[in-house]
Amino acid sequence: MADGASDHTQSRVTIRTVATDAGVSVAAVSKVMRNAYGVSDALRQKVEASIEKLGYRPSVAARGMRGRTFTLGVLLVGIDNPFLPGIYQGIESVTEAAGYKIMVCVGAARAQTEAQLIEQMIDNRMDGLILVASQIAGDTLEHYARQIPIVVVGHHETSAVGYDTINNDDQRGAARVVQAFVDQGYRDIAFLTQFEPDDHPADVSPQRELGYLDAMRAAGLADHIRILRLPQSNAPREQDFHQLLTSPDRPRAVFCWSDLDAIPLLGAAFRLGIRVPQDLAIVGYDNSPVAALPMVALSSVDQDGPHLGRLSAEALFSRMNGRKVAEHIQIEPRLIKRGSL
Amino acid sequence: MADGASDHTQSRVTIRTVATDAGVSVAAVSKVMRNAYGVSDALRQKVEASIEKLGYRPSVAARGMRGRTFTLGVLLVGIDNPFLPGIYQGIESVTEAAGYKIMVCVGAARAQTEAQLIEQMIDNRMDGLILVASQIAGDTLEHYARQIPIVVVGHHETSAVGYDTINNDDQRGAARVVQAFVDQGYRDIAFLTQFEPDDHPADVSPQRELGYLDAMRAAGLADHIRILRLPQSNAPREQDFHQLLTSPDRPRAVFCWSDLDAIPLLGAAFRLGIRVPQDLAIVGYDNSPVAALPMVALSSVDQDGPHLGRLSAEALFSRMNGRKVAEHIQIEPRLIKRGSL
DNA sequence: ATGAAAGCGCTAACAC
DNA sequence: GTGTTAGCGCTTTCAT
Repeated sequence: MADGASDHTQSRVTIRTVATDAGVSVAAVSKVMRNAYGVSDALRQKVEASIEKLGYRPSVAARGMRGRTFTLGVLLVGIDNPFLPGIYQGIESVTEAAGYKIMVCVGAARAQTEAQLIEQMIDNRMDGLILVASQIAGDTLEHYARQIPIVVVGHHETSAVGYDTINNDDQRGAARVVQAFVDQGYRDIAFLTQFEPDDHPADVSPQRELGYLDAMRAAGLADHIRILRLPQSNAPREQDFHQLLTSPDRPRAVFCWSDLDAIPLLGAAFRLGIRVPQDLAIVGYDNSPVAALPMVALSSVDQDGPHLGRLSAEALFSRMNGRKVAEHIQIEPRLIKRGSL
Repeated sequence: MADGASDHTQSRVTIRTVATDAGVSVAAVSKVMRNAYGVSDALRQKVEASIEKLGYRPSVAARGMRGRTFTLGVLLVGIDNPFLPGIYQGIESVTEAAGYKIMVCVGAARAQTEAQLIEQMIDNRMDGLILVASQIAGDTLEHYARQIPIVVVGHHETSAVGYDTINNDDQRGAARVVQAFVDQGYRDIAFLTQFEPDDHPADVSPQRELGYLDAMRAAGLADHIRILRLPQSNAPREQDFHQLLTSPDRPRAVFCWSDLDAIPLLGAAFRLGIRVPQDLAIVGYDNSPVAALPMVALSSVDQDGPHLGRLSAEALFSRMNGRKVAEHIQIEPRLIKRGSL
């Protein structure tokens, strides 16, 4: 497949073309472009005029072979996760101001695929990487972090030494939810997830689970602890929810690890005529736009994605600037109360 | 900002390392990697063993300087558009099978930003580009198409000669909606959009507008034609919707150019206690996952994103293989009826 | 069938 | 302050 036989032979304007046109050396052009030290105004003007005239753009690929590409790589877990747009926007706001470009790779929440994508970004000579909600194990990340500056968002590897982590405090967020339930008089509060804490202890869901467990115990509700663990899947799980909601020991309140499951659960309840919150209270996590729709009105924990994004981009820059000691930042989540609780 | 002072000096395994290890020439390794003609089995085995042993990965950047990068660029309008995940998945399913990688750039639905991103992908030496719902004008695209193979999805430049376009038949989709309304006895059917057909005639919304107009006329409802044109914006427009819904001449039925506006409109109606469809019927476009939620139940036109994605990737490959004549494919949209109509 | 060598477009030492 | 030049890691003739 794909022999590349096409003739996209429009001869490219290179640094040499510019140098010739401006009547200067290649090095001079390079220096002007990088704002390097030691260029006279006269020379700079000539070069800039030629660049403008010829519509010259440096080849990122060629740049990557010697110096920097001024391009950052962002790895996203998937493309349809409500958690991502805010983060991306936050990242972009600071990278754009710094004159850096972003290239995105879309993972599939599978560690091996994600590792390949990281390698791909390294092979593309990105200057640094931001991994959002990656599932890759900590030691694998340490390995890559020796090759390229890395910041991780949405993954709690707090003992990481080679890269930074930026998170909302998922345990605290979970505790807030439990507290809110308790304040309303609920006792029969279940936690719904699709992750095994033993498999990926650093993932957000196990962290929220931990926060849930602690908060339940602290509230004297240890006897009411109940984890609903669904099989991990991206497919719609109407079956699972239907079964859960029609079971005789249906919980009175459910805290879902993410809106990703909370919203379909709410849908299933709606379909079954189960009133929310009179018959069943539900709280999610991520405060996705759908949660705010009046006919959904799902209470949910807000992570402030744009803030996380900005922090991670800033951390990456400071790391690229030479910081060696790892930073592990947590910000405060906020529970947004709506009709479902 | 960012001096790159860090010492990510882990000396990379290059093609030379492999050649030395395997006791062969650099050229030999290169040939093995590209499955080029003229390598003995013995040599191939030695090289492959060394590659495996050393964990060698070719540098995409370096490759890009002479040959191909085996990387395709995908430009997405935004990151929170329900239209995109399906398309992306479709693209990926065929590119992955062909051994190509994908890098994504996220635009902001502004022509200039998008042009910059296209240039960035060219500068990164992608082998080909798929532009999804880009707003760039046709002649600008022709310009870029001379530099790199391009396929456009979600933009109707049917007279384009240098690149391909893949779309669902937006006019037909709109006609289907009008027909469905008429079949139910509606006559007072408005079209809601936020685009000026004169500005971007090739965009999907003006196409849907056209389909709406034709279908209304064909149904003898020319007198009932009514275009609700909102100011273009990504911000939530509760104000606009509130005003529209409380106005004395509120339409009886609204066909929204996209679920992006249909869903918030539905939300505003819900908040105002306007019953759907008894007081107001609504149909959207794109059949986003939210539309399928039982408490939303928005009727919407489905484009079959995965199919569009597959077609566009296939078109790109065939173009990369040397096809010169442009292809303009349209597939049939399908109206999914739910409670809102 | 295999290897030597000439670039690809740039950056960064170093010389002038 | 400006130019020369040696690579960066590959691909690709062209000898052998």
